Amino acid sequence: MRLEDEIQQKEFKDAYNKATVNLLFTHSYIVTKQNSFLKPFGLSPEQYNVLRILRGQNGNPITVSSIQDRMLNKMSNASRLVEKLKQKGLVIRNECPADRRQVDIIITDKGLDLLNQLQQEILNQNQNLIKLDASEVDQLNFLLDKLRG
Amino acid sequence: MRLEDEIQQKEFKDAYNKATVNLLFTHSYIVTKQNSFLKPFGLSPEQYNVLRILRGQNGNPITVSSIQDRMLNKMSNASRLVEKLKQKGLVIRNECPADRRQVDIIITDKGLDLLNQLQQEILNQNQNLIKLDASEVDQLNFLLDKLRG
DNA sequence: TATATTTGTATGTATATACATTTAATACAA
DNA sequence: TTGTATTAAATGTATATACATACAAATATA
Repeated sequence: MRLEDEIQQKEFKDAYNKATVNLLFTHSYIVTKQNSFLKPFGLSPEQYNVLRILRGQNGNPITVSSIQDRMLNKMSNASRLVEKLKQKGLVIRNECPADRRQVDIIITDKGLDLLNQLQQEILNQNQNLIKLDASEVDQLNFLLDKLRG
Repeated sequence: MRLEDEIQQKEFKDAYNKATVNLLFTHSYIVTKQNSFLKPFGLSPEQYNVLRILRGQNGNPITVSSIQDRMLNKMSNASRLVEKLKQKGLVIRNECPADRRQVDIIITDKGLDLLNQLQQEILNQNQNLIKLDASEVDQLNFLLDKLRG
């Protein structure tokens, strides 16, 4: 559905202006669905993302600042997100002996189990959410990668 | 720059999975820039968006729930955003005589002045932000509109 | 008309974002 | 070695998101 109709705006000043609004609106569309999917599992989209980063480590610890670097939202707050995950028993936190300022984070078996439980459903959901055919999705990824320069 | 390199992720399960992450990441890229642009003017991106909706009314009042419908983020809270704008003198709120549950919102001259002041800069900024040529932007808008179904 | 339901807005609470500040540990230069 | 700067993480505060609930006004219906 055309963005103009969805938000009842007659027209945009130019295509670049529409594109920024379109990205914001489409983001909201995605996150709203993700949110309602993850809610029964007690996870927010950001907490889910941090868990995925930790799983990608294959058992190796990763510091809080490295998590921050890999997060989708650079301005977010890895420290507090990790704290939430720790309270749920999904990660453990160890002081790093080599540098006592740093804190090593590892995903627990409980965290891995939860991710495995979600995995296939998430993949299915992404495909249902994005109503594009295979070549269009590739095109979208190409454009988004290029857009950011 | 490829998303995989930006967030240091080796690969995605499939292109649909990458696309959802890509949309989230690109959204953060856009909003971060928007935010730093609007901050000197004392506006958040959402407050700016509500002001634009009000300007689009050309002087006609609009209710809080109509603002909500047109907002980019449907789960946001128009009531509180309007309250913030009112505190800054950018909008006024009138009880609707025909239906005393409703509240009519109108942008003030001060609000219009602020928008005019921002207008050209925002358009320039959008074009700089989105590093695509004219036909690519059209393509992106087409894909985003189609994506949501 | 009386009662129930719906609607429009406001408010409460938890989480997240954005950014400044604090604190402790480490690195490095004088 | 001492003092200064830098770094990692945590914390404080304001705003926004997500969703539940409250409350008054309007509407439906018995």
